[in-house]
Amino acid sequence: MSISPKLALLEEYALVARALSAPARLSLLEQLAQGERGVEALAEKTGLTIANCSQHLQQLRRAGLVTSRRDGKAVIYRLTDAKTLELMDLLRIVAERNLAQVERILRGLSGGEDAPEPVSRADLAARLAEGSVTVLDVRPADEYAAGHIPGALNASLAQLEQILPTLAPDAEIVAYCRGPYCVYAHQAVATLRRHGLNARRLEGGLPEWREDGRQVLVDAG
Amino acid sequence: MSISPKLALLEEYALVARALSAPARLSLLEQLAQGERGVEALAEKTGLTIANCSQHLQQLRRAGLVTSRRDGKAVIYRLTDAKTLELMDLLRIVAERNLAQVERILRGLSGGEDAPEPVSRADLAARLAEGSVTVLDVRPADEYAAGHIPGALNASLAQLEQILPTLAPDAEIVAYCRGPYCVYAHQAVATLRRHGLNARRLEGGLPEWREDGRQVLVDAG
DNA sequence: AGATCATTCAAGCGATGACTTGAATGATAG
DNA sequence: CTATCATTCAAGTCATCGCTTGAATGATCT
Repeated sequence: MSISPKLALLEEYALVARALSAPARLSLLEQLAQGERGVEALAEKTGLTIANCSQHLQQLRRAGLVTSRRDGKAVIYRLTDAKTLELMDLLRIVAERNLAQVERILRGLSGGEDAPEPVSRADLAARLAEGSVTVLDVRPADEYAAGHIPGALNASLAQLEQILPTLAPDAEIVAYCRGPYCVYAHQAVATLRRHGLNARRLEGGLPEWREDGRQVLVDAG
Repeated sequence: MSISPKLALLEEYALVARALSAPARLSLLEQLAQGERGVEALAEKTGLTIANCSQHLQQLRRAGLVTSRRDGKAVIYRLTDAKTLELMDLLRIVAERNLAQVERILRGLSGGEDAPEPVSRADLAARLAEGSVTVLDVRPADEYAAGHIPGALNASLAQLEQILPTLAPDAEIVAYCRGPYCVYAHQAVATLRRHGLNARRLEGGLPEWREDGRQVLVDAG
C-alpha cells in the first residue's frame, strides 16, 4: 500500500459519498427504491440517455450502492440493501434541517404557507382498517400497477383535476408517491387543498410502506 | 424558479453528498467530531494548507454540515449537530458492508487474520466500574488532554512500544481513538496482540462515548 | 451460424473541483 | 489610528466529472 491506510479508507468512504453527489444518480436511486429495473426503463423514467444512464449505474455499483444481474439480454439493477435507503433518507434529513434553500423549495411546493403535518404510516394503516380515509396514489399508472397500498386510488397530477369531482367534499384524503424524494404528493396535496379538500401527505412513500412490512397490492399482469 | 422544484431539491441533497465526497473534508469532520476547532488547528491536524483548509470548511458550511463563530480574530468551526456524525457513520457502514477494498484495508490494519470483535461502550463502562480493564487512549497528547475516558492511559502509536513493559501480561486492554474513521486503535490493538497481550478495540471513539452521555475527564489547563 | 437487441465501452467537449500562491479583508491590540 | 494576525478571496493549473456520439460487446432467437 503506497499511501497511508487511513487515507485509503477515507478515499473509499468519499467514493460512496461521491456516488450520491449527482442529482441524476439520486434520481436513479429513487427509481430503484421502487423495485429492480432494467437500464432502459431507468433511462426512460429519469430522462437520461441510455449510455449516460448506464455510466451512472456503474458508478453506483462501484460505490456498492446497487448490484446488477443479467436477465436474458437485459441487465437488471437493484439497491444493494436497505442501508442505501437509510443513507438517502439521512442525506435528505440533514439537507432539510440545515439548508434554507430546501425549506424554500418545499414551501413553494406546498403552494404557500399552510403545510399540514404528514400522516404517519402507522396512522394511515389504522385509519385504513376502519375505512375512514381515502388514499391517493400520485404516481404513473405503471408504478401503481407494480404495487400500491390496498384501496388506493391512482391519479397522476395531470389526472387529478378530473377526479376532483368524484371526491366527497368532506373526505379525509392521504396522498403518497415514490417516497421522500418525490414531490408528486406535495403537489397533489397543494392542489387538493386549493380546492378546499382535506388532504395530507403520507410520511414516506411506497418503498417505506413496504419496508415497514405492510400490505402491498400488485395488479395482475 | 427556472428549473423544476424536483431537480432543485435533488441538487441540494447532492450538495450535501458532495461535501462528503473529498477525503480532506472527511478528515476535517473527524477532527471537528472531537470538538470545535479554529482553522489553523484544523489545518495542522489534517496536513492541509491554511487557505485550502479554509476553502474546504466553507464548502462544509455551504452544505450545512458545520457552522462557525468568531472568537476574537479566530474563526471557530464546529459540527452543526449530531446528524452530521450519523451521516458519516452511515457512510462508513455502507462502505464497510459493500466495498471489498475497505475490508481489505481493515484486515491489513489489524495485522493479519484475527481481528477480535470490538468492545461495546456499555460493556466498557461496566468493566470500568468494577476496575477489571485497562483503557488505552491512542491519540495525540493534546487531544487526550482536551478530554478522555476517566482512568485511560495515553500513548501515541510511537510511544506504545515504550509502555509495553508496564502493562500486566494478563491485563485486559481496551484501546480507543478518535472514532470509527480513526485507525490508531486498530493499529494499537494489532501491535499489542503481536506482543501477546489481550487487547481489543472500543466500538467508536471518544465522540461517540461523549454522545452516549458518559463521563469524560478534561485535564486542567 | 447469423441477425438482433440491450448494454457497455471509448473518445471528445465543456464545466467543475482540488490545490497552490499571493493579495485582500476584518477584528483586535498597542 | 496603525500594526498585526487569522482568515478569506482571487487567479491559475491540472485532474476529474457529466454528457454526447458512435462503435463494440455479449447474450438471445430464428
